[in-house]
Amino acid sequence: MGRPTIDDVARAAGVTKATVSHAYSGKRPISATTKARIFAAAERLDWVPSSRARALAARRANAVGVVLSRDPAILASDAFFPAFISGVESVLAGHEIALVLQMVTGRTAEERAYRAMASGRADGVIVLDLHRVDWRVPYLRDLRLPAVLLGAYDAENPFSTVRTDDATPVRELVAHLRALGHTRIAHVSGPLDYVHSHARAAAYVESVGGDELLREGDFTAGSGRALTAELLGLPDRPTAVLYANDTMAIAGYSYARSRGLEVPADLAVAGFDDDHLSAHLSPALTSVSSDPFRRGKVAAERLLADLAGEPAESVTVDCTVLRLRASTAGPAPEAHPTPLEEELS
Amino acid sequence: MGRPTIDDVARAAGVTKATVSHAYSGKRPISATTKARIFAAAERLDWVPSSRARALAARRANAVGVVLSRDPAILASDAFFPAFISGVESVLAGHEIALVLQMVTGRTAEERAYRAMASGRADGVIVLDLHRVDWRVPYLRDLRLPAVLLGAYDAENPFSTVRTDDATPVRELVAHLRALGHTRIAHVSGPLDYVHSHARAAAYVESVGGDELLREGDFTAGSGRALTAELLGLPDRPTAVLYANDTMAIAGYSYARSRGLEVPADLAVAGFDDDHLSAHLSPALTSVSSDPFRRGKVAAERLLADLAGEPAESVTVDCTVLRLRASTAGPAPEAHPTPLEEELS
DNA sequence: GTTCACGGTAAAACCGGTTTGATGAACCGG
DNA sequence: CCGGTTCATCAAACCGGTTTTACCGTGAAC
Repeated sequence: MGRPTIDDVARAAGVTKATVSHAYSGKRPISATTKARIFAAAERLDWVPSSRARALAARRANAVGVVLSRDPAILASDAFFPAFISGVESVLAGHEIALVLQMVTGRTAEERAYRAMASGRADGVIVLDLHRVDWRVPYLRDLRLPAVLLGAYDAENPFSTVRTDDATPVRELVAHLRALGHTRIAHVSGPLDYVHSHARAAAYVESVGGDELLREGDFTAGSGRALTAELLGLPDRPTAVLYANDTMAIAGYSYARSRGLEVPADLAVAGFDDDHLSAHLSPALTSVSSDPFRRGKVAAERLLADLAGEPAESVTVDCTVLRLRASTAGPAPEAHPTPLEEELS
Repeated sequence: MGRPTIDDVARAAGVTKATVSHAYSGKRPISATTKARIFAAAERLDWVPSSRARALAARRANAVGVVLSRDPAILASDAFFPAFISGVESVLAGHEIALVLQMVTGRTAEERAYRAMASGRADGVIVLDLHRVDWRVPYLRDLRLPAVLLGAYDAENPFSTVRTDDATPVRELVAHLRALGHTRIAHVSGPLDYVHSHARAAAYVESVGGDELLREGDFTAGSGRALTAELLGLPDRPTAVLYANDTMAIAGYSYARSRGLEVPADLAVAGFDDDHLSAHLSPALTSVSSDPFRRGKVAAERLLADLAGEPAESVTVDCTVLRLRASTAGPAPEAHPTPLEEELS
């Protein structure tokens, strides 16, 4: 009737199910002839062991989880996520481990999702979009759910972390713009309670020596546009803007253009994360590629190591590459042109 | 020590575990007072039922699967997937159902992945990137694994399908270009053994009345570029090109520009799938938005309906919207300019 | 005043594997 | 030739729930 079970195989091979189990797991020696009989029977019956039963008995799901609390709309326009997941899967695939994904909105739903993971859906999780003070860290500790954190988490915690140096590329970008003659360099950041946004913003502030031209965005095109408008409306407007992602950068430079500014002649623009289309825009967008695929790989490897019993460890992935393109080419504008002729828009 | 089990709760409430189970499932009436005692005990012990045990006993994983056989590199530069998954999750989240993702390369790995799903990881799967003759359809039938197919599958099959009308937007695009005066309209398709690529290409061939200017690409920027080069090298080159996705379209129009052509003045360009950056390119790219979020939603709802025992059904999602933008604006070029001055590149 | 239906709970079987303890046969040194 | 290993296998317990069966007490029906 239904799918064959281990008992069917055992019966067909003339042994008990314990022997079948051992033949596959190798945890007890089984004679070659018996093994052959068992494998033949399994083959003939087309037996696939029930992953449900296996998970219960072995107390392990053979799956790792990712809980995403992003707004679906933002996720859909994000270059990071699919590449990151690809990297994770590239590691898991070789171990017959599956990826369990849950997308939630709201703290309650997120807690529920993590409890579900801890209740046996997954053996461990990868935590993205870490906040500077993140409730999930103590929460996961209390759940005793193995986890790998993506991004530096300073406070005491028992988890492995996968860090990336976000500061260096920002410093390099600022240096690059300075070399071109820019003195008024602005930054439109992501939400500053994210560790990565904060790290980038901090490196920016340190590089330019102040936060006068720092504006906090939220990674959406809308905020990129609005904050660009605000910056360009300043009496002494910036001649260059660094955005925390490409979506905001593109929204920003579209807006600047709509007000009659040329990129990069009147305004230099740089993004972050190097969306796959950014190189094809015109002018092509300077950005920082951060190899999310590789970070996904490293995070998955680290989690598997944790699950194998190795002690937690913090690894740093050196994966950011500055992609200098046309949007920051050429010398800085001479002086700051008179405030925009807004009536011309 | 470990997490509390249903037995611990039962003991604390002074009942048997069967009663606890029934109190939650409601499959047997339990008096209000007993229920209250059970819930209080569960709360106090912080009991979360083991999803592993539940899956085994109830013969259902409370999860649905998606197996992706795309090359990770392609996936990472694809606008469709994250939005589609968001749509799927938006439905699953409300039912406490998880999404199990497996990315594989190669038929063997893909079969293994589906067998894993069938062995209890998932209660059903959503099948993407359907081929015109797809081995997965009979394979899944043999596995008796509930599935929803995304895209029209003509051959006899027992599954629900979620269709989209790909032909109409193509016809509209061709009509639009014709109205602008274009007579030489080319199409760079996706692999023609995919049902959706084929449907688009077929609609194109029907509209323009021939396949002289049809070229088969593979959705990558590289193929977009190469096939554009080929088309522009023709003695009587096209004045407009329809691409099967935005990535190829952008690669194509970058290439055309590098050869000194203006878009849209010398070459009109249209994409497909409406990447979130396409509207921000300059000129903005005409494309066909196909609302992958909504298709994900519908596919998930359909699968849940199948799992609930409803008979398989084929639903059509009407979700394509033509986004006419600058890349196809203006009249067609007068005549076909002399073959490109290749020496100028 | 028995009979019957039914609400409420206990007891036990079951889901399909893994793991552990026991057993018998072969092997081995003294 | 005997006690002690080692090897191969069986039998049973176990993982933590769900589901089925059985049983008891009570109020309604006859």
